[in-house]
Amino acid sequence: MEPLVVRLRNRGWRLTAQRRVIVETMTGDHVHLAADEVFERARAVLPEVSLATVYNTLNELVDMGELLEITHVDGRRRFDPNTAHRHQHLVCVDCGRMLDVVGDEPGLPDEQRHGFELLDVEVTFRARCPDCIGAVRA
Amino acid sequence: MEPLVVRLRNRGWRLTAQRRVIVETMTGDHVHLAADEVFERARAVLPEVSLATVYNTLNELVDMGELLEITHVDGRRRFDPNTAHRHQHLVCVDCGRMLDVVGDEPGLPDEQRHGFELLDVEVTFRARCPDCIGAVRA
DNA sequence: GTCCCTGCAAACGTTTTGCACACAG
DNA sequence: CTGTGTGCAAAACGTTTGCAGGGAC
Repeated sequence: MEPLVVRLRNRGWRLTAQRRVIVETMTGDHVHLAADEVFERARAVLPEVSLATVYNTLNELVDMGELLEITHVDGRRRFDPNTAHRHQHLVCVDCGRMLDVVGDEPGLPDEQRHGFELLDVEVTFRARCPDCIGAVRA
Repeated sequence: MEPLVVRLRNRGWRLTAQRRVIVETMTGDHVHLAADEVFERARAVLPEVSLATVYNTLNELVDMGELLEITHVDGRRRFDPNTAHRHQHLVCVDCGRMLDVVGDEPGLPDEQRHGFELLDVEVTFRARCPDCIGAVRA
Protein backbone atom coordinates (compact mmCIF):
# COMPACT_ATOMS: atom_id res chain seq x y z
CA MET A 1 0.00 0.00 0.00
CA GLU A 2 1.09 3.59 -0.54
CA PRO A 3 2.45 5.45 2.45
CA LEU A 4 -0.09 7.23 4.62
CA VAL A 5 1.04 10.73 3.67
CA VAL A 6 0.58 9.93 0.00
CA ARG A 7 -2.87 8.48 0.54
CA LEU A 8 -3.85 11.56 2.48
CA ARG A 9 -2.63 13.96 -0.17
CA ASN A 10 -4.53 12.01 -2.80
CA ARG A 11 -7.66 12.57 -0.80
CA GLY A 12 -7.09 16.29 -1.07
CA TRP A 13 -6.04 16.50 2.55
CA ARG A 14 -4.28 19.80 3.11
CA LEU A 15 -0.74 18.96 4.17
CA THR A 16 0.71 21.36 6.72
CA ALA A 17 3.96 21.08 8.63
CA GLN A 18 2.08 20.20 11.82
CA ARG A 19 0.02 17.48 10.19
CA ARG A 20 3.04 15.99 8.52
CA VAL A 21 4.89 15.73 11.83
CA ILE A 22 1.88 14.21 13.57
CA VAL A 23 1.42 11.66 10.81
CA GLU A 24 5.11 10.79 10.93
CA THR A 25 4.83 10.26 14.68
CA MET A 26 2.02 7.81 14.00
CA THR A 27 4.02 5.79 11.53
CA GLY A 28 5.63 2.43 12.18
CA ASP A 29 4.95 -0.87 13.88
CA HIS A 30 3.82 -1.25 17.47
CA VAL A 31 2.87 2.40 17.71
CA HIS A 32 0.11 2.79 20.28
CA LEU A 33 0.39 6.32 21.54
CA ALA A 34 -1.97 8.48 23.53
CA ALA A 35 -2.63 12.04 22.39
CA ASP A 36 -0.29 13.64 24.91
CA GLU A 37 2.52 11.31 23.85
CA VAL A 38 1.98 12.20 20.22
CA PHE A 39 2.04 15.85 21.24
CA GLU A 40 5.30 15.44 23.12
CA ARG A 41 7.04 13.66 20.26
CA ALA A 42 5.68 15.97 17.61
CA ARG A 43 6.75 19.02 19.57
CA ALA A 44 10.27 17.65 19.87
CA VAL A 45 10.47 17.82 16.09
CA LEU A 46 8.35 20.90 15.49
CA PRO A 47 7.92 23.15 18.55
CA GLU A 48 5.12 25.16 16.94
CA VAL A 49 2.51 22.48 17.23
CA SER A 50 -0.35 22.63 19.70
CA LEU A 51 -2.18 19.93 21.61
CA ALA A 52 -5.44 21.05 20.01
CA THR A 53 -4.02 20.39 16.57
CA VAL A 54 -2.84 16.97 17.69
CA TYR A 55 -6.33 16.10 18.84
CA ASN A 56 -7.96 17.56 15.74
CA THR A 57 -5.62 15.66 13.47
CA LEU A 58 -5.90 12.35 15.30
CA ASN A 59 -9.68 12.57 15.25
CA GLU A 60 -9.70 13.34 11.55
CA LEU A 61 -7.45 10.38 10.84
CA VAL A 62 -9.76 8.14 12.84
CA ASP A 63 -12.77 9.46 10.92
CA MET A 64 -10.96 8.78 7.65
CA GLY A 65 -10.28 5.25 8.81
CA GLU A 66 -6.52 5.77 8.68
CA LEU A 67 -6.09 5.35 12.41
CA LEU A 68 -7.63 2.91 14.90
CA GLU A 69 -8.87 3.99 18.26
CA ILE A 70 -7.89 1.30 20.75
CA THR A 71 -8.12 0.41 24.42
CA HIS A 72 -7.92 3.12 27.02
CA VAL A 73 -4.83 2.72 29.16
CA ASP A 74 -4.53 4.81 32.27
CA GLY A 75 -7.60 6.79 31.33
CA ARG A 76 -6.20 7.87 27.98
CA ARG A 77 -7.34 6.84 24.52
CA ARG A 78 -4.65 5.24 22.44
CA PHE A 79 -4.27 5.35 18.68
CA ASP A 80 -2.92 2.66 16.39
CA PRO A 81 -1.80 3.29 12.79
CA ASN A 82 -1.76 -0.39 11.86
CA THR A 83 -4.92 -0.53 9.75
CA ALA A 84 -3.36 -2.74 7.09
CA HIS A 85 -3.27 -6.06 8.94
CA ARG A 86 -5.82 -7.53 11.32
CA HIS A 87 -4.15 -7.88 14.65
CA GLN A 88 -4.66 -7.96 18.38
CA HIS A 89 -2.92 -6.35 21.30
CA LEU A 90 -0.68 -7.61 24.04
CA VAL A 91 -0.50 -5.05 26.83
CA CYS A 92 1.55 -4.98 30.03
CA VAL A 93 -0.71 -4.20 32.97
CA ASP A 94 2.19 -2.71 34.90
CA CYS A 95 3.94 -0.37 32.46
CA GLY A 96 1.41 -0.13 29.64
CA ARG A 97 3.82 -1.33 26.96
CA MET A 98 1.82 -2.67 24.06
CA LEU A 99 2.64 -4.92 21.12
CA ASP A 100 0.73 -5.97 18.03
CA VAL A 101 0.23 -9.72 17.89
CA VAL A 102 -1.51 -12.10 15.55
CA GLY A 103 -3.48 -15.00 16.89
CA ASP A 104 -6.71 -16.35 15.50
CA GLU A 105 -9.81 -14.31 16.08
CA PRO A 106 -12.60 -15.64 18.21
CA GLY A 107 -15.93 -16.09 16.47
CA LEU A 108 -19.32 -15.77 18.09
CA PRO A 109 -21.75 -18.68 17.76
CA ASP A 110 -25.09 -17.78 16.19
CA GLU A 111 -27.03 -18.60 19.34
CA GLN A 112 -24.92 -16.06 21.21
CA ARG A 113 -25.48 -13.21 18.76
CA HIS A 114 -28.85 -12.08 20.12
CA GLY A 115 -29.81 -10.78 16.68
CA PHE A 116 -26.84 -8.40 16.55
CA GLU A 117 -25.07 -7.80 13.26
CA LEU A 118 -21.39 -8.51 13.92
CA LEU A 119 -18.94 -5.90 12.70
CA ASP A 120 -15.62 -6.48 14.38
CA VAL A 121 -13.81 -8.15 17.26
CA GLU A 122 -11.39 -6.43 19.56
CA VAL A 123 -8.98 -8.68 21.45
CA THR A 124 -6.59 -7.51 24.14
CA PHE A 125 -4.25 -9.84 25.97
CA ARG A 126 -3.48 -8.47 29.40
CA ALA A 127 -0.05 -9.58 30.54
CA ARG A 128 3.18 -8.69 32.30
CA CYS A 129 6.16 -7.78 30.16
CA PRO A 130 9.67 -9.21 30.74
CA ASP A 131 10.92 -5.94 32.27
CA CYS A 132 8.07 -5.79 34.76
CA ILE A 133 8.37 -9.48 35.68
CA GLY A 134 11.95 -8.79 36.70
CA ALA A 135 11.19 -5.58 38.56
CA VAL A 136 10.83 -5.52 42.34
CA ARG A 137 7.31 -5.81 43.70
CA ALA A 138 5.87 -3.00 45.83
CA MET B 1 -21.13 -18.40 45.47
CA GLU B 2 -22.39 -16.23 48.29
CA PRO B 3 -24.03 -12.96 47.34
CA LEU B 4 -21.75 -10.00 46.95
CA VAL B 5 -23.02 -8.15 50.02
CA VAL B 6 -22.28 -11.16 52.20
CA ARG B 7 -18.79 -11.57 50.80
CA LEU B 8 -18.11 -7.92 51.46
CA ARG B 9 -19.33 -8.05 55.04
CA ASN B 10 -17.15 -11.09 55.67
CA ARG B 11 -14.18 -9.06 54.55
CA GLY B 12 -14.99 -6.54 57.27
CA TRP B 13 -16.23 -4.05 54.72
CA ARG B 14 -18.24 -1.40 56.53
CA LEU B 15 -21.76 -1.62 55.21
CA THR B 16 -23.54 1.72 54.97
CA ALA B 17 -26.89 2.51 53.37
CA GLN B 18 -25.15 4.18 50.42
CA ARG B 19 -22.81 1.29 49.79
CA ARG B 20 -25.63 -1.21 50.01
CA VAL B 21 -27.66 0.66 47.40
CA ILE B 22 -24.67 1.00 45.08
CA VAL B 23 -23.89 -2.69 45.39
CA GLU B 24 -27.52 -3.58 44.72
CA THR B 25 -27.43 -1.42 41.61
CA MET B 26 -24.42 -3.42 40.44
CA THR B 27 -26.16 -6.74 40.87
CA GLY B 28 -27.58 -8.90 38.10
CA ASP B 29 -26.82 -10.11 34.61
CA HIS B 30 -25.86 -7.88 31.71
CA VAL B 31 -25.16 -4.97 34.01
CA HIS B 32 -22.57 -2.70 32.40
CA LEU B 33 -23.16 0.72 33.85
CA ALA B 34 -21.05 3.84 33.84
CA ALA B 35 -20.57 5.74 37.09
CA ASP B 36 -23.16 8.39 36.32
CA GLU B 37 -25.75 5.73 35.53
CA VAL B 38 -25.03 3.98 38.81
CA PHE B 39 -25.39 7.33 40.54
CA GLU B 40 -28.74 8.01 38.87
CA ARG B 41 -30.17 4.62 39.78
CA ALA B 42 -28.80 4.65 43.29
CA ARG B 43 -30.18 8.11 43.92
CA ALA B 44 -33.63 7.01 42.77
CA VAL B 45 -33.60 4.55 45.68
CA LEU B 46 -31.65 6.61 48.20
CA PRO B 47 -31.55 10.35 47.47
CA GLU B 48 -28.82 11.00 50.02
CA VAL B 49 -26.06 9.44 47.98
CA SER B 50 -23.36 11.47 46.28
CA LEU B 51 -21.50 10.98 43.05
CA ALA B 52 -18.21 11.00 44.96
CA THR B 53 -19.36 8.08 47.05
CA VAL B 54 -20.40 6.22 43.92
CA TYR B 55 -16.92 6.67 42.49
CA ASN B 56 -15.21 5.80 45.75
CA THR B 57 -17.28 2.66 46.14
CA LEU B 58 -16.91 1.49 42.56
CA ASN B 59 -13.15 1.95 42.73
CA GLU B 60 -12.96 0.03 45.98
CA LEU B 61 -14.96 -2.82 44.51
CA VAL B 62 -12.65 -2.93 41.53
CA ASP B 63 -9.61 -2.99 43.83
CA MET B 64 -11.17 -5.85 45.79
CA GLY B 65 -11.71 -7.73 42.54
CA GLU B 66 -15.47 -7.77 43.00
CA LEU B 67 -16.10 -5.60 39.97
CA LEU B 68 -14.57 -5.60 36.50
CA GLU B 69 -13.59 -2.43 34.74
CA ILE B 70 -14.53 -2.83 31.10
CA THR B 71 -14.41 -0.99 27.78
CA HIS B 72 -14.91 2.73 27.69
CA VAL B 73 -18.07 3.61 25.81
CA ASP B 74 -18.68 7.21 24.88
CA GLY B 75 -15.72 8.32 26.96
CA ARG B 76 -17.02 6.76 30.15
CA ARG B 77 -15.63 3.77 32.03
CA ARG B 78 -18.10 0.95 32.47
CA PHE B 79 -18.28 -1.54 35.31
CA ASP B 80 -19.33 -5.19 35.21
CA PRO B 81 -20.29 -7.21 38.29
CA ASN B 82 -20.05 -10.55 36.50
CA THR B 83 -16.80 -11.83 37.98
CA ALA B 84 -18.10 -15.35 38.48
CA HIS B 85 -18.11 -16.59 34.90
CA ARG B 86 -15.60 -15.91 32.18
CA HIS B 87 -17.37 -14.05 29.46
CA GLN B 88 -17.00 -11.60 26.66
CA HIS B 89 -18.94 -8.57 25.52
CA LEU B 90 -21.19 -7.84 22.60
CA VAL B 91 -21.62 -4.10 22.23
CA CYS B 92 -23.79 -2.08 19.87
CA VAL B 93 -21.68 0.61 18.23
CA ASP B 94 -24.76 2.80 17.73
CA CYS B 95 -26.58 2.79 21.07
CA GLY B 96 -23.99 1.29 23.39
CA ARG B 97 -26.22 -1.57 24.54
CA MET B 98 -24.02 -4.36 25.85
CA LEU B 99 -24.57 -8.04 26.52
CA ASP B 100 -22.49 -10.75 28.16
CA VAL B 101 -21.75 -13.58 25.76
CA VAL B 102 -19.78 -16.79 25.94
CA GLY B 103 -17.69 -17.90 23.05
CA ASP B 104 -14.35 -19.63 23.25
CA GLU B 105 -11.40 -17.52 24.25
CA PRO B 106 -8.60 -16.89 21.84
CA GLY B 107 -5.22 -18.16 22.94
CA LEU B 108 -1.89 -16.62 22.06
CA PRO B 109 0.75 -18.84 20.47
CA ASP B 110 4.05 -18.99 22.33
CA GLU B 111 5.99 -17.38 19.52
CA GLN B 112 3.67 -14.38 19.74
CA ARG B 113 4.07 -13.84 23.47
CA HIS B 114 7.33 -11.90 23.33
CA GLY B 115 8.25 -13.14 26.80
CA PHE B 116 5.13 -11.67 28.37
CA GLU B 117 3.39 -13.54 31.17
CA LEU B 118 -0.23 -13.88 30.07
CA LEU B 119 -2.84 -12.92 32.65
CA ASP B 120 -6.13 -12.45 30.90
CA VAL B 121 -7.87 -11.88 27.58
CA GLU B 122 -10.45 -9.22 26.96
CA VAL B 123 -12.74 -9.77 23.99
CA THR B 124 -15.29 -7.27 22.72
CA PHE B 125 -17.51 -7.94 19.74
CA ARG B 126 -18.49 -4.70 18.09
CA ALA B 127 -21.88 -5.04 16.44
CA ARG B 128 -25.23 -3.43 15.66
CA CYS B 129 -28.20 -4.42 17.80
CA PRO B 130 -31.61 -5.35 16.34
CA ASP B 131 -33.15 -2.01 17.34
CA CYS B 132 -30.39 -0.03 15.65
CA ILE B 133 -30.47 -2.17 12.51
CA GLY B 134 -34.13 -1.29 12.14
CA ALA B 135 -33.71 2.39 12.93
CA VAL B 136 -33.51 4.98 10.17
CA ARG B 137 -30.01 5.95 9.02
CA ALA B 138 -28.86 9.56 9.38
C1' DG C 1 -6.79 35.52 -2.86
C1' DT C 2 -9.48 32.03 -0.65
C1' DC C 3 -10.50 28.88 2.55
C1' DC C 4 -8.89 25.87 5.71
C1' DC C 5 -5.76 25.05 9.40
C1' DT C 6 -3.54 26.80 13.39
C1' DG C 7 -2.48 28.30 18.30
C1' DC C 8 -4.37 29.98 22.33
C1' DA C 9 -7.34 29.86 26.07
C1' DA C 10 -11.56 28.87 27.75
C1' DA C 11 -15.13 25.32 28.23
C1' DC C 12 -16.53 20.68 28.85
C1' DG C 13 -17.50 16.06 30.95
C1' DT C 14 -15.55 12.62 33.79
C1' DT C 15 -13.11 11.35 37.76
C1' DT C 16 -10.49 12.54 42.04
C1' DT C 17 -9.57 14.89 46.31
C1' DG C 18 -9.76 17.77 50.84
C1' DC C 19 -12.31 18.63 54.49
C1' DA C 20 -15.60 18.78 58.37
C1' DC C 21 -19.43 16.12 59.91
C1' DA C 22 -21.98 11.63 60.66
C1' DC C 23 -22.68 7.10 61.74
C1' DA C 24 -21.45 1.74 61.77
C1' DG C 25 -19.11 -1.09 64.58
C1' DC D 1 -16.37 6.14 71.49
C1' DT D 2 -13.43 5.58 67.49
C1' DG D 3 -12.37 5.18 62.97
C1' DT D 4 -14.02 5.12 58.62
C1' DG D 5 -17.47 6.65 55.28
C1' DT D 6 -19.99 10.57 53.72
C1' DG D 7 -21.54 14.89 51.16
C1' DC D 8 -20.07 18.94 49.26
C1' DA D 9 -17.32 21.82 46.53
C1' DA D 10 -13.24 22.51 44.34
C1' DA D 11 -9.59 20.60 41.67
C1' DA D 12 -7.56 17.72 38.25
C1' DC D 13 -7.74 15.20 34.50
C1' DG D 14 -8.35 14.28 29.13
C1' DT D 15 -10.63 16.21 25.41
C1' DT D 16 -13.26 19.69 22.64
C1' DT D 17 -14.39 24.21 20.93
C1' DG D 18 -14.51 29.41 19.56
C1' DC D 19 -12.02 32.67 17.65
C1' DA D 20 -8.75 35.73 15.28
C1' DG D 21 -4.68 35.33 12.61
C1' DG D 22 -1.76 32.71 9.17
C1' DG D 23 -0.39 29.79 5.53
C1' DA D 24 -1.45 25.88 1.75
C1' DC D 25 -3.20 25.60 -2.50
